[in-house]
Amino acid sequence: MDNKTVRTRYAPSPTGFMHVGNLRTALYEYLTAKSQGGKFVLRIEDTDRERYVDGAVDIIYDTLKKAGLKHDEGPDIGGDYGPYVQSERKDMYLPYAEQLIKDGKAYRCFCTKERLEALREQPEYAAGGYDRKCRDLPQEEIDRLLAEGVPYVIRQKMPTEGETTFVDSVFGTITVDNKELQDQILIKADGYPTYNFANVIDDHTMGITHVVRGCEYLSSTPKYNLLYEAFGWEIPTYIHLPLIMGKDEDGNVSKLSKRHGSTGFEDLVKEGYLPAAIINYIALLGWCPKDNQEIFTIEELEKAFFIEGISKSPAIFDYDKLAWFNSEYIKMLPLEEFAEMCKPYFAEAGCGHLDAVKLASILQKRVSKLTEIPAMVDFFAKLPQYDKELFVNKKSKTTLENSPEILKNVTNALKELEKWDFDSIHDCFMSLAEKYELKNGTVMWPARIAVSGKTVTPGGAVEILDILGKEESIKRLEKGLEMLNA
RNA sequence: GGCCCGGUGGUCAAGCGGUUAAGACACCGCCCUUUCACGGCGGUAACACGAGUUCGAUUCUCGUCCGGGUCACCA
Repeated sequence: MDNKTVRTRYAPSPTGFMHVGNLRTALYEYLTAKSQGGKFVLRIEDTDRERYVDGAVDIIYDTLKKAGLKHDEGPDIGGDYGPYVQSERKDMYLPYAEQLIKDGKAYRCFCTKERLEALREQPEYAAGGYDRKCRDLPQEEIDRLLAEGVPYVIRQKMPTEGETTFVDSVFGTITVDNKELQDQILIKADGYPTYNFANVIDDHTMGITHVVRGCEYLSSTPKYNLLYEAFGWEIPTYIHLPLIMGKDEDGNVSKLSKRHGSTGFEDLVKEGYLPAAIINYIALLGWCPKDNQEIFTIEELEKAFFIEGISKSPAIFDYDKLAWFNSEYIKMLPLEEFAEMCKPYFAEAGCGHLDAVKLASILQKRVSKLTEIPAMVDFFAKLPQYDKELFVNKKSKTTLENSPEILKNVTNALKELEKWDFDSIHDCFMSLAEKYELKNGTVMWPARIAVSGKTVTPGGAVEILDILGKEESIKRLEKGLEMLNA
């Protein structure tokens, strides 16, 4: 039926911060387009010059790139519907608004901000709203005010009766009483369009077919539609997304914000989450595939995505689940790549001199966030102070009585080793266990404690000894022995 | 407050009139094991409430309650 190319757009404001909610919207916009062979457009909405942050646009490009959301058109790559930066389109909007005035669908409003604020005093307008004072100003009054140069805004004339109905792909049919609709401002006193107005004009002139956005826009959608209708334009397909919520310590739920933890894409990356894991997680936050698959590459998402799978209820952002995705992605990484990723964290822990690949290999199955790494490997850099009680372990059958003997034998045997690598060290321990008829754990435990000073370590005694090197290992083993004999 | 939307385990969620109400995270237990982790196996835990409609409601309708969103010369 409708075989027009699907076009979606991501229209962020360059505020320097990419909230995961926004990212998720971008993702779904991308997927809506790509799952139907469409185009994904990037448009920068920078009409609010007060909030403009230098370099923010680069953050947007960078985030999209890291997230794997490649746009087909945008300020940086061009396209047939440019310009893609709103400030460069600012002259486009006023003529449309004036057309509406001509058609009797909009009007100039000369009310001052002060008057509007005073209006709030009245209970009827306490929660906002405008009394439409200028809606039916006589023409001569308008001419006089214009001649005097009184600043004005342009407002849309909303119908005062009847109702407006629209269909949302996620929420279904929604009807709103027209009485609820305000005469919204289209053009501000400074000549710039409001967000809502610019949005409609841009979406239409850029050929956007599917508007994907957070459901905080659900209640303003009728206003958008009235605008489309006023111009006689085709209304796009709406896809409103459920909100992402956060939960605080008291169990209170609200829109995800800083007080719930990191909410910016960059913050999460800094915290040690992989971009692919973040994307995978948020893809599933509000959407469910037909077959319950959980791990998705972006290409797989493009194939699997379908609009009916989007859920209506808000979702709470769960850092635990994100961490699980992250650990899955870490485990899938080629070891060398993971080792490269670890290097800054190794350096932070003072382990820069050690074999990064070996270190990484013992961490890969144990790390869920990259930032956990320093605390996991710090003992390699410096043997921590520890209590000799650590040598006691019931399961390994080690006590303060048998540990000195075992440790002495282990140390002596290791000293004799000519080749210092995993296999040699491993065999050495094994033959010792056999010789003295002890469980493997009984010979391993004291050694691991002595070289690490910790009951819990990534990797076992053999791995740690191997990474530490012979000299340092023997030094630590002897120190442990000394402590036990003291 | 008006309007709009939502309500399946702690969390994400399948379900679309008849099911032992999936699965994943988290949690607990067992196995594996050189500590931890990984892996394997198992377990605890849910249809907000009340009326209808129906032979039968988690599924449909209404009400209540709870939660969220929105009412800017911000985007």
